[in-house]
Amino acid sequence: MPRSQPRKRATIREVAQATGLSPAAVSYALRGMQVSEETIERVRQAAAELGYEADPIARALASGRTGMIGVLCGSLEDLWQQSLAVGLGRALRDKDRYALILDAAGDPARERALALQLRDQRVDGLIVQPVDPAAPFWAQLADGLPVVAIGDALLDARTAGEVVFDNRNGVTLALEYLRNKGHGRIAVLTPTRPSTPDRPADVHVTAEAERLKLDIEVTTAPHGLAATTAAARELLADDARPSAAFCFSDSIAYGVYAAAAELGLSIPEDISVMGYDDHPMSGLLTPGLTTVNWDIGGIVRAAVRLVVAAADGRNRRRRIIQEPELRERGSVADLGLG
Amino acid sequence: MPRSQPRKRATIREVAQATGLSPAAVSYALRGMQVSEETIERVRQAAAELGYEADPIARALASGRTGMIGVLCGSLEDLWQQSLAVGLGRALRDKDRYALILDAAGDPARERALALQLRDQRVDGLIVQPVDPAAPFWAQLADGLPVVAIGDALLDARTAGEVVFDNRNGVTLALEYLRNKGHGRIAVLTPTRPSTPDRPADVHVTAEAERLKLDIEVTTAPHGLAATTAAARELLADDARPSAAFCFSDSIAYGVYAAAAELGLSIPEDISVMGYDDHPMSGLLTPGLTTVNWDIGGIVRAAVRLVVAAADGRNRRRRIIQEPELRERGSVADLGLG
DNA sequence: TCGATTCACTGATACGTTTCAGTGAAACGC
DNA sequence: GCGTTTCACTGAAACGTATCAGTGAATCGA
Repeated sequence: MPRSQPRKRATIREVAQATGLSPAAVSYALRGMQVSEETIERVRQAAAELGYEADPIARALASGRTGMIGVLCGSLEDLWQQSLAVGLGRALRDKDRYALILDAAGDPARERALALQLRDQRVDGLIVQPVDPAAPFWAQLADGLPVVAIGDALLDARTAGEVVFDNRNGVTLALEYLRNKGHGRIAVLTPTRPSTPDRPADVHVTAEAERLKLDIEVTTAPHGLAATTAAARELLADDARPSAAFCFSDSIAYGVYAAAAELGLSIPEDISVMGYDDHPMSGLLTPGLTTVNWDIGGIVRAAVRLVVAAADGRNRRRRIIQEPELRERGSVADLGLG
Repeated sequence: MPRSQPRKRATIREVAQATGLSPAAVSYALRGMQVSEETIERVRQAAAELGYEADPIARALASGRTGMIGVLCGSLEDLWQQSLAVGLGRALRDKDRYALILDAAGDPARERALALQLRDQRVDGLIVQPVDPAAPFWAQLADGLPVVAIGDALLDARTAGEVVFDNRNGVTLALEYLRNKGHGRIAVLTPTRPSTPDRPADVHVTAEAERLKLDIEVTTAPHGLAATTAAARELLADDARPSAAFCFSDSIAYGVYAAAAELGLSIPEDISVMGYDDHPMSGLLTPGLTTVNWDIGGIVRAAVRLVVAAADGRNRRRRIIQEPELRERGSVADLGLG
């Protein structure tokens, strides 16, 4: 069935013809450069009449700028990261950019492949929440493309800006809270990660645990609620389980809630749970999930501001540190003075 | 700071030069058309050596195809729709397409503007979960661009395919269940909608309520958890409140849970709640949310298959009907025979 | 009054591919 | 052995814009 032909769009040449100007003049006029007010108005008029709209593809080819910003998420299985991606998409749209949102799914190899594809796709900038901030390709990528990192700073890469979480402080907040509630042996559930031994956040956990003389036991949890639940089930089924679980994202904590429900364990009586992120759903659970809150709105605004500035050639190259806040709800039992 | 120059990419001309062929031959060879196996191999080799990668912008300008599919969501405040968007993004990536995900935020005017922008952006196809399926511009848009609708069919538009929810059945499932549990007066919470009086799903609610002799009371809930909670608070604060609330999405039901918690009401003793969608979190609440489940994986697969086929010129123009399933959990009280 | 500057605009080229209309040679049918 | 196909490839023309290097006229300063 021959689709009724795509209805030829008007080109800049037709507008030029209609106004008696050269295509170059029209191009300038529509962008408000180098032409008289009167001409601008005349061109606008003609463009509107012809229904002319500059072709973004041709514009991109000629100018080298696509108006698209790549957003490479660590793992979109994670609900908090979903919120972040949605927020970034909206904020970028408000700045007349399109967000190309991709999901590394926690896999460093995939992250690398997608980042390079995004560059080949000619995005004007890249916002990334790195799975593997130590990967060497970041340096090469960031030199030639404005890259803004969220979460962890990119090691050795000259980024266009960074919105870094003070994970040291976040971890301290969480672990001190647990210790003050009398928890001495703690299970730490962290998302599956590349085997970079020095991943910043993980380092802080070990360091803080040592400082606070806590006995921690790190378990790696695959992505997705089902997988997380399975990992948590294994942990909780053990009668000699720790008294508390510190989950490195609220989504992981949800898996613990699910596993606890399955096993007939109650929170916080049988197991205390602490999250990290503060997703809107965390307040709705019973009991509410005590967690470490990051200001998602502030993160979005900062990242977008940085990447847009860099894409426009106004480079600021700033590092913005995000400070966490403890959200106390009811998922951690008070064991009395430990 | 002059960013080290963007490191000129190799062009097709350089590959042509290296192989002693014409650019045209290289173009054909890289797409495996009209050239000998031997030449293809030779070109591949040279391209790899030069690190050549076809420029998507130039390709799009010449061929008229961008490889991008627009995804226009009704409201990304809704968690289920977030899952849907994430799923669509992943499935499209698996088919070597980029998803341009946009959020109409429940606003028909915004929906219209974004849909047109997506067309101007030259996407190869559009997947839309329409806010206003009756809007007249769909017809004009769908004629010239493959459009696949999810949820409600686009009225009067020649779409490239449709994945339609059997809302009639879904509503029947929910309302019959409530009636069988003895609920006669029911609050219906539906997302803010354009004032199309004949929105399909809403029509079914009225019709089914009539058939089942239920007394319903429709409230419109703005988007977002906070707004939904506020709307629910108002509803629940009334001592003469209905015995059950039927929410037209799980996200709205979450607002009812939040409001109930605030007011010290317990579910389902003080108020029964029924959802619609089945988001993963619904099973984690206390009590679990009884809801109507739609197979999100099937929806994603169907929509992507349809839009990709249409974008490739293989038009099937199919309408796929999704059937719902009741997920009984604990949020509806059994009032005994009504 | 004259050279310099600014202003408003033009012509041509570049961007990097795809694709159409060939083209010469080889293969084929009879 | 001759006309016809097929094959593998070429040359050139799009695709629709941005931008560089002018150009003639008007304005300016002294």
